[in-house]
Amino acid sequence: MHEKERHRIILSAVEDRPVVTVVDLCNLTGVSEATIRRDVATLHVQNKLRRVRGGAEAISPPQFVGLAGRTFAVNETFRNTEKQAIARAAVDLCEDGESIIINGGTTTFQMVHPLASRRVQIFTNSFPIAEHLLKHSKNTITLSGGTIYREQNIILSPFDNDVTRNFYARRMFMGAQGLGPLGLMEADPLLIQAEQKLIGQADELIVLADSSKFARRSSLVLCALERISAVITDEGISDKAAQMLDAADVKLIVAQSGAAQEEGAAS
Amino acid sequence: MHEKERHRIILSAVEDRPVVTVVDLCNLTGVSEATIRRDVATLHVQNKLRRVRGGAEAISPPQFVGLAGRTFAVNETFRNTEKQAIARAAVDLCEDGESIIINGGTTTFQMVHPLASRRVQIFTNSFPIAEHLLKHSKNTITLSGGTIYREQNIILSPFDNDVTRNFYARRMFMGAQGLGPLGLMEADPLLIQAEQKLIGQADELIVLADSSKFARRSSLVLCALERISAVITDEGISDKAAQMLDAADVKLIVAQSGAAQEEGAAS
DNA sequence: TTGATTATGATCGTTTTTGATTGACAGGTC
DNA sequence: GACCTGTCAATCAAAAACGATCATAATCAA
Repeated sequence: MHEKERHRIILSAVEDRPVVTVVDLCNLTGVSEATIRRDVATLHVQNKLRRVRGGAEAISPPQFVGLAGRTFAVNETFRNTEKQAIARAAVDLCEDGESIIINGGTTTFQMVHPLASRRVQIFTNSFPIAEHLLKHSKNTITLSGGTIYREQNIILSPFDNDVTRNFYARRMFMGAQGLGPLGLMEADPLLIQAEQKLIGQADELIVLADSSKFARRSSLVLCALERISAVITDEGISDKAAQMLDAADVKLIVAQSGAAQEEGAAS
Repeated sequence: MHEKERHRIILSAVEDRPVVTVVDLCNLTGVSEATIRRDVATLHVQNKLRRVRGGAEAISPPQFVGLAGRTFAVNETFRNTEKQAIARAAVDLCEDGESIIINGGTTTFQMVHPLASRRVQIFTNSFPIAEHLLKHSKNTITLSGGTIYREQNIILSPFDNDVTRNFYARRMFMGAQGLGPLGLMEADPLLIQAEQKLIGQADELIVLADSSKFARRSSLVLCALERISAVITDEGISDKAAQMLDAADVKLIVAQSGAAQEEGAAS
């Protein structure tokens, strides 16, 4: 990882949230705390951000996020360390030039920071993801059309959207409410419909789910486990959950916070 | 591999990504690190790129796409007073609860400010307009799907977009490159196609054009004057231009900067 | 072909960057 | 008070990047 690349990620993260901790940035970049501190110090003297105890904050603090994602922002801080490591492992799967689909969500949103230094073709239904990538990266962004739902920060359309139908990608990344033997579970019926449409446009379905998601259940099943190509989770995953994925022939990727991530293939 | 060819590859790689490492370029060209370093040094003194430790970066890329795009932002400050008055007059035409279509552009972007205190249904193909309204208003926003073009800050899709086809509005607002006897003129062929599609979805077409636009001509005609329901402009409009609109049965609205706007009906 | 010139790749010592360790310091809990 | 925990600066060793040098390979003119 390059110095410039790290700086890009750091600035992107700082602007995303009022304050970012050193540990957060470690997970985001995969480098040591010492390096992050040096980077933050450098960016501080360059007036790109302000250095504070524990991390860094944006140079312009009165930047309030407005209505665009209150619930979103709250969720964003929950299990953030795991989500960041998971998101980075997800981005590591991609190569420059590829086409990917990113379904909106708080976990998948974390992918924007490692994506800041990439160059891929991205289709998303998430307004915040598009917004962030547009500002902080050179990726090509394609948006699904429809009405913006403020709470979920998702663009939904009741119509069969031709842009969606015409975008094809090797991989689709999505989060989940819960992950059980029945498959991937979601709470919102509206979302289900849109997500199922998207899933059809990609070969591989990669699910980003921190380990708490294996304990959670939800009311609606989005798709069966067998449809999932891989699950990226954190080290907290139980043996039982791992066996469940193994039985369904789902590849399991455990993202390790702090250090380089390792892969554990199932089956 | 010849030197020129390597240089071409290097420059293209640098354009693509914010930073490129020496190793990256080695893999890309198949030559040794020493050669790449020599090439980068050469291109550096030629001001084709900037040499940094570990690789190279584009010469101009510290310019991120700002809040709403660079070229966009530059344009935004040009004849700003007039544009604001025109935009306000445009918003004054709308009533709460209505559905409107706003075509992206620097003039129509000014509509976001008066729209902040409104409550209408808005369809737009402009990312900055959607972004701003989402954060600073409670309007319902519907976006057209497609790829985001950074320069124009517009979302375009080569496909017939069902969201677009299903949104119907009483009024559509759009800017223009020029306005002459032949009709509304635009420069970009790509835009023309998308805009023509949109025009079909609204009863009335309202054109926002400051008075300088009557003197400007462009290469492509988007639609005839007769299709336009009204033109909103500033006090600088010439009698000749007013007569032209009058002859085509186009209502003329002159927005007065500073004070409450006044209407002057033609014909 | 020969010789001169230039471009390229490899080697090596130097400099810079990075990651790990250590101890210092502040704030909190028991 | 003793005991954690988290943050940080300082230090040092390992790794990466660099510049210089030299030998080889390619190119070109005579």
